[in-house]
Amino acid sequence: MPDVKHFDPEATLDRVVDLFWERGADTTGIADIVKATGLSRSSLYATFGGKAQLQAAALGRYLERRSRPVFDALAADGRGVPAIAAFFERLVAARCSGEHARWGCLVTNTHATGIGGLPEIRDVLDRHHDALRSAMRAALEAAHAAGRLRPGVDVEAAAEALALQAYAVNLRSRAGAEPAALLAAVRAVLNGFTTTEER
Amino acid sequence: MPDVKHFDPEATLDRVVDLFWERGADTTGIADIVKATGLSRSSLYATFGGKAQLQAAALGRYLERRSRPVFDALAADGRGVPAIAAFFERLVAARCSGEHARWGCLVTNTHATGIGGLPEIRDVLDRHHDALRSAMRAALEAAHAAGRLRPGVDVEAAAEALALQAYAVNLRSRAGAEPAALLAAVRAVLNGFTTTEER
DNA sequence: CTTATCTTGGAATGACTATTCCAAGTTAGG
DNA sequence: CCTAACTTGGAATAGTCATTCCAAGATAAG
Repeated sequence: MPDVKHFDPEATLDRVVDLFWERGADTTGIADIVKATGLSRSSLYATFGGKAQLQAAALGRYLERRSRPVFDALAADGRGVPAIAAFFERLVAARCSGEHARWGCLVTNTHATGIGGLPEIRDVLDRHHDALRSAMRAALEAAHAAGRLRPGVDVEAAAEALALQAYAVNLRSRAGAEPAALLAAVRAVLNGFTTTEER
Repeated sequence: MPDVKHFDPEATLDRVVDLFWERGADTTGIADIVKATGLSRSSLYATFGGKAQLQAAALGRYLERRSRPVFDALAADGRGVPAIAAFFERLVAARCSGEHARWGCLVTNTHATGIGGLPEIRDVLDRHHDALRSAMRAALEAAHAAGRLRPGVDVEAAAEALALQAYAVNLRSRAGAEPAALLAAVRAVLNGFTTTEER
């Protein structure tokens, strides 16, 4: 008997992700969302419940659609060192040029901003960090299996360090950092963990 | 003939720094500042000019009073590797415990938030990065002079990498990161750059 | 003490904030 | 067709935002 939704909630969430990603959730008003999505306040509140829940939903969707696939690809890539290098090369390229240049990463940005919000937001931050660090650990273990890991390297600590480098790349790219400088820094860290059997 | 100010502008700015640092500039209203500093809107606007200029002034003061002294101490410390290790140990401690625990770094937070503001804000971000990276470079050169640098390490890239690690420590500490995990990551990066002649 | 010049408190402003509510419209099963 | 259950547009609300303005008070030089 009921009526059915006249719009696609997931497509709407994608547009909200873009708004929060580029401008930040705090500086984006409901009016901006209404204008960008084309639907009305009533439908927004009926579907998502309010701005706080909308922010949590958008952040979760960003993690699942933007971050998770890349992390999974890194974890599944058996090459080890080249996989990590490729991850960072694509990261720097995506952060400094193209459609989302200088937007940074929504999850990274939320660290500085959305900590005081819903507890679900902090949960997404934790899940993001676990996924990123686990992917780095898997890649480092593949590097170890290939004999490319320097003796004495703590895999867990190195995985955390590489994850931290990714956060910093996301952050500094927003301020206009040079891609070459970011890449050189990341390569230096990676070189410190590995032996140079390639090239 | 003129009247003189009935309050200390620098002390006021210190309180504003704390507000912006803990809660963020976007989520802090003029009313909050009035309440925290005790002075009136009129005096605020007459002295600082508005919220945007107030944010730029607070950010600049944070850089000069909080960041710069630590960077200068690192650059002047001739010990090399131990100086870098001590810098990060104190950083992690300050970010995870004590008076400003879990506040992160105002400059780091501003990367994710205040890029769209006054151009002076971006200037402070650049000055901060230059000062941090230069201090790291000086410390790495001291390490090189002491024979502690692994052969083939690019000092400039390593300095950038250590600066990036500091940003990430600041960021992740806001989300409740474990001090031990942050320290282990930083030590792993530093170990990758250096030889273990100590202890 | 007078006076010019600044500071200060408080009220007032208008534009925006998120959120709620309701009547009108739309859908699909009976 | 009819009706129950939902969606939707738009108006309305109460609060907060940064900012401005003005009269009253304070200060120090002459």
